[in-house]
Amino acid sequence: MKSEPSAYSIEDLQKEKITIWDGVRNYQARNILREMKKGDLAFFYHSNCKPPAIVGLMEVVETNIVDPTQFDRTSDYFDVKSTPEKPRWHTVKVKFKERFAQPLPLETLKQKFNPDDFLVVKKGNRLSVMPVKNTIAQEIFNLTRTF
DNA sequence: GCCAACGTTGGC
DNA sequence: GCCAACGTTGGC
Repeated sequence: MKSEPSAYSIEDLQKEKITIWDGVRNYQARNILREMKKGDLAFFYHSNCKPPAIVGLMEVVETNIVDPTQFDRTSDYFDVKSTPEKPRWHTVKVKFKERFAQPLPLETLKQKFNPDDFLVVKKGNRLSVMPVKNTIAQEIFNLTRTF
């Protein structure tokens, strides 16, 4: 799950402990959020920064949450076409698990993984939420340990 | 349903 | 700041 650290960082989550992952306004990403199960683990990825990197780990603690920002006129994520009866945007609540002592930069991920196996390293992929294969996740854990 | 124009993301 | 690669919008 990506976030620009200037907007919301792993440090913010570490302080806050739990947050609603709001503001996702892309249908494909939303669909992935909708499929998430309680107890699922998720990597926190810092995007649009130097260097872009996987910086930590989170756990999904609540699913199928109606993103409240879609009804908030003062929010950047306000959606005029969304109604409480028919909300367009759902998301999850995540809990801080771990902040990696050594973040895994995108450059390293590109060296280690094939774009066909891991969407993060695929050129042009702008999805802010994407699935990670179990085998890839395991290798990422190994990398954070050996770094 | 097509597609041009426009907006956004995000690495570099 | 640039720009490739998307996604979305809206006229037709």
